[in-house]
Amino acid sequence: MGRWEPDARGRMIRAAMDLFAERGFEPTTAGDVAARAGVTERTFFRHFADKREVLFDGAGVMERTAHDAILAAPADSSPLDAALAGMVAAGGLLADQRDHAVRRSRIVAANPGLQERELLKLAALADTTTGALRARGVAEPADALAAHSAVTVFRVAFARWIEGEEPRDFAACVADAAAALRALT
Amino acid sequence: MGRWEPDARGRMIRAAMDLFAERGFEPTTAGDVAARAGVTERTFFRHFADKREVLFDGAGVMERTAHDAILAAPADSSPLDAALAGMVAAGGLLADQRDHAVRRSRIVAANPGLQERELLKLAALADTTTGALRARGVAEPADALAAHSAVTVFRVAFARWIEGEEPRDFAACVADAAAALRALT
DNA sequence: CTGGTTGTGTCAGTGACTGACATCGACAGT
DNA sequence: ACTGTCGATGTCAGTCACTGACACAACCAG
Repeated sequence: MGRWEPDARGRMIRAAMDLFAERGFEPTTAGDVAARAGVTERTFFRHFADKREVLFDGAGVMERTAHDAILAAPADSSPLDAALAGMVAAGGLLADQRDHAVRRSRIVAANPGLQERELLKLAALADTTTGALRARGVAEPADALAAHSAVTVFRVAFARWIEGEEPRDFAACVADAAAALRALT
Repeated sequence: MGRWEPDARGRMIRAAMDLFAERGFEPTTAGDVAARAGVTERTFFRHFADKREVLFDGAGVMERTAHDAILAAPADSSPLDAALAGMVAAGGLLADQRDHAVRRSRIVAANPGLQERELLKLAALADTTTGALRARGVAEPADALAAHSAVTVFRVAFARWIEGEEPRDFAACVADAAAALRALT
C-alpha cells in the first residue's frame, strides 16, 4: 500500500532480537515484532515460516559455506578433517559478530522451543556435511558419523568460543574440541 | 462426568498413531485424536504437553534406562564404552516392539515438526548420558563429546536396525556403528 | 456420610498461522 | 505519457493449537 520502506526483513530480525531479549520469546507475539518493525503481522509471516525462524536467518549461508569448504579441503584429508574444515569455515562467518551471537544464544538458551529449532538447523548442517563428504567419495555410514562428529565438535567449540570474557579464535576452539574427541580412544 | 474408562492415555496414543499414519500429522487435529480415543480435546492436552508429544511417550523411560546402565557399566570401561552400554540398554526397550518402532519412525520421518521433537528427545538423552558419565568421574568436555558420539551411534544403529526385512540384533547394530566411528581415525 | 483427591467435561479466550483479495509503487513496452 | 505486469504489502476472515477457570462424577479415607 503506502510508501514501501526497504530492509523490512532486517528490521524484523532486529526487532525480534530486542523484544525477545527484553520480554522473552513466549510473551512476545508475532504482532509485537511486526509492529516494532513497522509492518503487519501478515508481512512477518511472509518473510519467516514461523515465529521462531526469525532468529535463524543465517543458517542457510552457514550450510553453504561449510559445504563449499569441505569440497575445497585438501584431497588427502581424512573425512573427519574435511568435515572439521567445513565447521571452521562456517564458524568464521560469526567471527565479526560475537556480540550478536552471544545475545542470540542467550535468547535461544532461555526457551525450549528455540532450542528445538536450533537442533533442527544443526541437523540440517550435519546432513549437508554428510552430502559433501559423500561427494568426496566417503562411504556410508562413515559419512554420517564423521559429519555428526564434526557438528558435535562445532557445538562444543561454539560454547567455548562464547563463554568467558576475552574473545578467542574460533578455529582454535575447534582444534581443541577435535583433539578431545580423538582422545576418546 | 459420565462413567470413567481406564487407559485413556494408551487409547490416545494408539488413536494418534492410527490417524497420523492414515491422514498424516498436520491434517489430523488434536480433537480428531481425542474423539477417536473417546475423550475430549481438553483431556488430550492434560495428558500431553502438545500434539507432538503423544508420539514420544517412552522417551523418559529410555533416558532412565540409559542412565542406570551407564552407572552399572564396568568401572574400567572407557567413557565411550560406558555411554554405548547405555545406548544398548535403551535400545533394548524396543526389542519386542520393532513393528511399532518402524511405524512410528515412518510417521516422524514424514513431518519436519516431529523430527524437530525427536531431535529434542535425543538431545535430552545426550544430556542424561553426559550427566551419567560425569557421575563416573569423566571430565569436561570429554563427557559431552562421548555422550553425543554415543547418541550418534545410537541413531545410526537404530536406522540400520529398522531397515531391511529380517530383524537384526540391536546390540550388534550398535557394535557395528561404534566400530565405524572408531575407524574415523 | 463427609471431605479430599483424581480424572474428566464445558466454555471462553488468546495467539500462531493461512488463504483470498485489493492496493500501491516500480518498471517495462509501446 | 499510457498501460500492463510484477513484487511487496495491507486487510480480513477463518482454523487450529493450547490454556485457565469452573463444575461434576467417582473414589478413598476418616
